[in-house]
Amino acid sequence: MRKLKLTHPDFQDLTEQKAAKVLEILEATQSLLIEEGYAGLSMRKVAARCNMTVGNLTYYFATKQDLVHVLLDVALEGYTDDIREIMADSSLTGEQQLAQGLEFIMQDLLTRETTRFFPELWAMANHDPVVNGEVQGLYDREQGLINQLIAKVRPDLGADDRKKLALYISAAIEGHTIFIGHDKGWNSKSREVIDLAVQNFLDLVRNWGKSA
Amino acid sequence: MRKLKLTHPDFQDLTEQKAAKVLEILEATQSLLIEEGYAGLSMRKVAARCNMTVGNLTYYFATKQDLVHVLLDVALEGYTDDIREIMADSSLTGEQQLAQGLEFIMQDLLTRETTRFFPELWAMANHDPVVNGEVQGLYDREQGLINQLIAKVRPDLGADDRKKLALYISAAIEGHTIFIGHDKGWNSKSREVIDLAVQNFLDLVRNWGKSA
DNA sequence: CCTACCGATCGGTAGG
DNA sequence: CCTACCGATCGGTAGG
Repeated sequence: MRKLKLTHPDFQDLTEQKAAKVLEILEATQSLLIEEGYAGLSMRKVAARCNMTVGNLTYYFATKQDLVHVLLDVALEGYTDDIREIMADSSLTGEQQLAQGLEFIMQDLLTRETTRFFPELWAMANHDPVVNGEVQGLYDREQGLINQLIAKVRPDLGADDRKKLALYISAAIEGHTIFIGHDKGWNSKSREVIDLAVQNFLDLVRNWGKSA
Repeated sequence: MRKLKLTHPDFQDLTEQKAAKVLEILEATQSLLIEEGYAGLSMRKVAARCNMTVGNLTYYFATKQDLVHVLLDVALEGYTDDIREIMADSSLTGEQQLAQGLEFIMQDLLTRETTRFFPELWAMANHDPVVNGEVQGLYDREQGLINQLIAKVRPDLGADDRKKLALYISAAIEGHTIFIGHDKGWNSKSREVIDLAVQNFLDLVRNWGKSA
């Protein structure tokens, strides 16, 4: 996961001071979410981490929900930007771009931040429609990128086939978070499993719809 | 997910009345976890659902942590029992057993209960070592079953290869929870995606380590 | 941006 | 001494 950046138009009107404070609050919120989970997240803990009073924090973010929604908006937008950069290396073939992009996503889920942040999002999405929409938006963008690269490797495939393949690959990758992620039991095998997974994804894309 | 059953030896000494009460408490806890998530789970809500006082609830389970740990112990043990039954149909070939077992696990994650319960577990596992151990135990058992069926289809493979394949398949399956699960955006495509996934798993197991 | 609060609810325990 | 509970309340914290 990259550092948070306030690129969204909503934040362009803020004074520099206020934008810095907003960023500090969002970073504190994200690290609390990573360390203690949503169940352990409170306005008071965020305020304390920023050396603020609760009253002051609510001046920036009226409710706990607002704070979380804005954090996800900022964090998840940046997340696909990273993938987009990796996948856009024009010195590589389409197949290499696909392999490198999928490898990047899998490497990222080994980090402590991602291993802890994303399961929290998945759980929150089941109980908060706004979070659900933000998470779904993230994966729509991720699958859109994978879809484009599949089209380069397999220009013969229709849109439906590409969408299905991108969905499968995206789901298969994300599932590894809970197995080979940071502090997980199978983390020591991450190198081998990532190789197996990426190889499998490439074979699948290359051979989909062709008779063996 | 199956209904909860108190088969564990710890519960064999209880009177019938007390065992029924324990089961009622565990069921209430599970449905609250599914409906509101761990952040919305409280001893008071569990007690209210069982028409009990909080004082009485703590007679059965001293702390909220105890309650959650016992619930997971009971629920997750039953979960692999179901998979074991499906995979043990002796009228089928090894390949058919594998296909049917994987299909069963994927169909199960379309249900509201599983779609909501498991992401909650994954998030809790990141913040509670006991939960982490229980979740890891579940997937060890699941991958053990998949491993056995891989061995039937590919008796030539070594233990390491089988383990790696079982881990990949298990991770790829679980990842679909957040995409094609109940109330998720891609749920309408679940039939096609499950077919693609199971087909991919079978191809992978059949062809692993063989030159194309 | 702070002080001083609110209604309610939290997990857990008291004596009987 | 054990079981299965009760009404009431503990010290603190929740979002606002």
